[in-house]
Amino acid sequence: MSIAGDLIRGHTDAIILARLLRSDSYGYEINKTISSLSGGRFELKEATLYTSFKRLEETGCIVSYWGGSGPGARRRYYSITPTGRQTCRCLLEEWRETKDIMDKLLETEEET
Amino acid sequence: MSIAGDLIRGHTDAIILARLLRSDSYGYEINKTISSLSGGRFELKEATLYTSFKRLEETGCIVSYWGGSGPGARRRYYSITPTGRQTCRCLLEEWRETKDIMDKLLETEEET
DNA sequence: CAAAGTACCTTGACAGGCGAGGTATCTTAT
DNA sequence: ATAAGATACCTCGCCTGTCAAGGTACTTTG
Repeated sequence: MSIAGDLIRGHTDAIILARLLRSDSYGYEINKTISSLSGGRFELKEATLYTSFKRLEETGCIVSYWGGSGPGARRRYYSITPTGRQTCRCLLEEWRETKDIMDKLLETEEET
Repeated sequence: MSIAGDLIRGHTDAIILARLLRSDSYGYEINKTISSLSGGRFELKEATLYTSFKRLEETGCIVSYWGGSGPGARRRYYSITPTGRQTCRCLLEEWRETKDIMDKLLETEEET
């Protein structure tokens, strides 16, 4: 079973920043990575991905530059900025909070 | 810090069904319960709540009936149906999946 | 009687996700 | 040569869920 985008909605930016925190990368690759990390259960649609890039660039969380092409077409690489690191930290914390709250709200009673 | 609704987006129905799985309830009460269970960190807006009720009723997950008023205005109670129980089970499973995937995607590397 | 709490509901705007469509480059097989 | 397929980027417009704002109505309390 795969996961609908709406369940992830609002966390897209966090996912991308978390990826860029590890190393610079470009759209196509980030997409593949996400797909593979999730075991094929989740995949960011391209339109969503580029929307997010634009948003993150506008808010100064990432910067981009055209990089070596390798095999295939030219690539636009993205790099996380100090602002982006800060934002990422916040978003990760928010995710922890979200999890915590959701788990409490979804508790039915099968647990002790 | 409180959690924005957009981070929960897509899980609203699950939250409500999980509440109704415990016992019949009505809008106002469910809202209070959610707010208190989350320690005041999250609260469903009324408009969102009633939108969800409508959706769930249309899909046969819940049924409603006018119940005893108690103190205050008349109340519309909601009751979960067998379909709703089934749906709830699916949504809980989806939440577990979502958590699992998100945790993998957000991993930076500060862990061992 | 007025105010505050309980309780319900609708409308319209907004934002993010995404289907569909488009461009350009490079490799490989025919 | 050329066609196909992978790599790689981007935009437009629709859809759906959230929510601010506004409204109704009843009950209790000061």
